[in-house]
Amino acid sequence: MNLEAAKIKYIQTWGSLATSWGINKTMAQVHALLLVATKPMSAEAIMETLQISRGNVNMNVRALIDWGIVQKEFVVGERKEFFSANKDMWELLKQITKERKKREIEPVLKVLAELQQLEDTTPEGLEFKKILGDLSTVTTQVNSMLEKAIKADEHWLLANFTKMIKK
Amino acid sequence: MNLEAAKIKYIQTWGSLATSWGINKTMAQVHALLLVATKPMSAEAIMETLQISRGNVNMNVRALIDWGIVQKEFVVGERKEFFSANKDMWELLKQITKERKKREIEPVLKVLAELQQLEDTTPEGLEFKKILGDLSTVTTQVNSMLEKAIKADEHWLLANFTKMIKK
DNA sequence: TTTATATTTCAATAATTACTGAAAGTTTAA
DNA sequence: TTAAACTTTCAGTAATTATTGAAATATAAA
Repeated sequence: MNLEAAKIKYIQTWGSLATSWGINKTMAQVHALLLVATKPMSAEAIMETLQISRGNVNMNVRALIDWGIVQKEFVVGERKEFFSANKDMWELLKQITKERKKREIEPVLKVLAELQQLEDTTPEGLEFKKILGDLSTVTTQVNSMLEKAIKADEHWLLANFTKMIKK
Repeated sequence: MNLEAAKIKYIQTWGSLATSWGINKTMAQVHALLLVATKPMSAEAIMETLQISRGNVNMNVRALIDWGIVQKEFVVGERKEFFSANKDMWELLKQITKERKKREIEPVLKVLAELQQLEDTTPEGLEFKKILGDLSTVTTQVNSMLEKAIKADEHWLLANFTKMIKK
């Protein structure tokens, strides 16, 4: 396999992983492309490389910027915008974790807490609240752990992993 | 809000969370329903409660069984099958983690390792391999951590979280 | 057996989600 | 200003994914 073929396979693989985690394929592919690009790319270049439309590139690049994992770059002597991805994978993991936590986990915790307010003392009502409580507990724990990971420094994961292994 | 309304809202919430994590809505709703059911439910009952077709119930219940988070139950004097969900949330988290790790993370690691084999010593080739290596490292660390979580006992998450806080 | 009950499968269809491309909007240089 | 270069938006359409419902298959009681 040559370099070009390898890059294509890598972009495809990343795209399909994303799909199974609820991220759209193109968004993941654009990100994958920027990750291995040796220099910032224009919308034009992304369009050509991935064979997708201008609108699609624009929307997905904006989404990636919203997620905080792609930046605009200004290139001297060029009017158009260029984009690049941060190559620090640990930062990437943290950023994705942070966004998904905020967008998805926290709203669910809010609903669970709200439902817990239910005043119903029948056995069935109590059992339901018990389940809600258990769901909240596990979700909160996961949430707290992610929170910690987001705030941690580069070596946190490795360090803690070592600790856990020793245990 | 009464108990019924609360249950409905909880089932909806769970379904929409699932959607954003790449799990189909009905599958999550069926699971949510079985979690709060006070006794095992038949396909018939699930159909009526969630207002979905027989085929849909069958396919999603089978998927839940495949995931190891729902079981068949035999009810004396009844010919039809009944289904129930394990109410231990920690077990649920572990089971989901285990399945997704196996189905999604491990195949990606395999492709990354395969692509690393690329023989290309141009600067661009080396940079590409560097990125693949970084992706593998982070993915492997996450994978190992999940592995540990899967094998751990009920208090692992909390215990480790405490350790981390102390740090 | 035969019949009734229950489960599974899957082609057709519906619902959802993603993408295109052209028009409208912006920005910069002349 | 005006015009060219570039970006954004979004209605229409395409692609994907989920669901239905009825026929086929399986299972158990009569």
